[in-house]
Amino acid sequence: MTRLSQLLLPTERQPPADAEAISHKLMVRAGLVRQLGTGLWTWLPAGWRVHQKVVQIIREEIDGVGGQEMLMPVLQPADAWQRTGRYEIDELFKLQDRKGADMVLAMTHEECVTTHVAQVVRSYRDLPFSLYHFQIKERDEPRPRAGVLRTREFIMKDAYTFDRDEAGLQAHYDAYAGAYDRIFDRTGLRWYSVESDVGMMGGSGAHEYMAPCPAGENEVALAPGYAANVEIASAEPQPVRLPAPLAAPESVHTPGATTVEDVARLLDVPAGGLLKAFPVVVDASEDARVAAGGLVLVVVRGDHRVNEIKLANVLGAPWRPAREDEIAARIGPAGFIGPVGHDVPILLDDAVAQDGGYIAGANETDHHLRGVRPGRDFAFEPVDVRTVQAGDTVGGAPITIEPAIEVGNIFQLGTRYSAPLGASYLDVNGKEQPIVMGSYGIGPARIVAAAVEQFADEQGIAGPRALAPWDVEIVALGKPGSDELAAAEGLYRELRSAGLEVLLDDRPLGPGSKFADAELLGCPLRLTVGRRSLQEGRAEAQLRRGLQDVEGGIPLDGAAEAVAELWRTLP
RNA sequence: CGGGGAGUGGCGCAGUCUGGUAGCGCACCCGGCUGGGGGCCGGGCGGUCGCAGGUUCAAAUCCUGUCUCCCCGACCA
Repeated sequence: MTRLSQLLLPTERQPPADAEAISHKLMVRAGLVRQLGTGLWTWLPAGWRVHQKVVQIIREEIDGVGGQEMLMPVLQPADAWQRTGRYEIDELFKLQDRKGADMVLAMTHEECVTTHVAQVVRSYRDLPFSLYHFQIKERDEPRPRAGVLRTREFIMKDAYTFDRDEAGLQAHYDAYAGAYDRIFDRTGLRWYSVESDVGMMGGSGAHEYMAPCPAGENEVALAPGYAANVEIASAEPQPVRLPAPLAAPESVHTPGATTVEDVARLLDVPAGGLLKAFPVVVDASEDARVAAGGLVLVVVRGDHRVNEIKLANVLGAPWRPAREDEIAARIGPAGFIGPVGHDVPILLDDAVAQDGGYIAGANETDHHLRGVRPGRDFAFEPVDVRTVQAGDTVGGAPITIEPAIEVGNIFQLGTRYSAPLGASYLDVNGKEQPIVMGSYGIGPARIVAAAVEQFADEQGIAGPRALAPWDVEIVALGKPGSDELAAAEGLYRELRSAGLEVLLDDRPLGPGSKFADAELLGCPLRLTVGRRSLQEGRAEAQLRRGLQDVEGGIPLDGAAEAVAELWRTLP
């Protein structure tokens, strides 16, 4: 249905009162989506067209690297989830069928696809291959937000690769990375890929594809040739002017000064001249540094923050902040603790200079030590556990940090799922081997929202042509039955038969309303058929991006060729 | 889960403090005018005031409970 008079396109003059994000406001105002409940969204006809455009781009490129499209169910038996340990995840929707059997609503499809592959694959001759589908994911998110950006139910393209070994996985991973590059280029989005945390899923490598925009939930550290999620980013710290260490640490009276800011002000030193002590309790770990588990003192520069994900990766085990009584028993009074004079293992962040004289807690109420030198005054293991800051450098260039939406990820799973679910094969020697897997996700809805965020202007959506609901919107001016309307109808038919996707605004409204709606919806090319140019046998043309008028418009005679020509120049 | 805010026609809001039988703009319907940037005139339709209970002669308004939604944080395999 591409006559506006008959299309369900409920545009709104005002955004929903509770909307904050640009994409939330505009996608609702433009009539693309409607909310049903928290994190639950309906795609209206125009919005669904956009979503499907993204889906088709993805499909073509994944097919291009040998992915085989299929479809797996959302409602699944709980069994496989119990075996992989993911049944315990809070975000997983759990339910029972009428017989009382435990079921789940899938949040991804590793369990399902691996179960099938385990049944089907016998020999190394059956490998490698890759499978994918577009399917709804259900996640009981603690906090859905920003319209379609973070929802409880959404469609994901999730692909899975199955290989004999790490080398095969790497080849698949590289092929998918190439497909992803082409996908995101084709969408017209501004994007980049970053190294990302492999998280509790383990595995050997992961990248996230990020679309920078103000509503993004992730922070990305960027420098020339460098892009990483702040969760795992590393960089050279900004230098701090430090006094030389004293011959021996010297106690100073610092009454009531329990924070870095207090101490820095009191002693008139920069915050970076302090050592910040962060005591944590670690589960038993394979890491030799904390083999026994228990209390560990993490020490970073006073102006830095401990990065909890980097710390977890260093520790190789779950951890929690230590309680005050645990701290008091082994180190000293909370607020005045430091690395000197106790036997708690110390992890010292690399940003701490080892030749400086630092201020550190004295492990005594109302006292700090001055002139502390790492290595001499306390033993430590060097680690990289701080969160990078804007202005730190990578290869000499300062980094910037910007918010971004994660629109896709690729992940080397290894045997995380094949092992517990028994997906194995017999190798050339007749020996049983676990299948090596990768997983690859893309959220089409996030791509749509990111495009709206990145390219919106005062009038509405101005996204890339690849993501427009229609290629061209024709605004027909004039009364019902007028020459203008008849000419617009003719233009509409001609462009359609030339293979263009065309929306015709044939509603009996004033021009202002039609122009406003057209700009809100954001078709990349708008043709206006009105009295002004009709007498010259032309239609006016305006490019949505930048609201640029096309000089002279286009001729009605030969319109299809003219539009096709124009189309090639659009962003 | 912690903190903050909000539920009154399709959308945006006022009314709540100080109880007295629901109002404004837009949208919508009818008629007319208008026809290049959300136009004008006239006439209309539409609301269990989130829900439940309580106080009262009387509740959108006061009290209790509950549900829903939004924002910040925690979380995010």
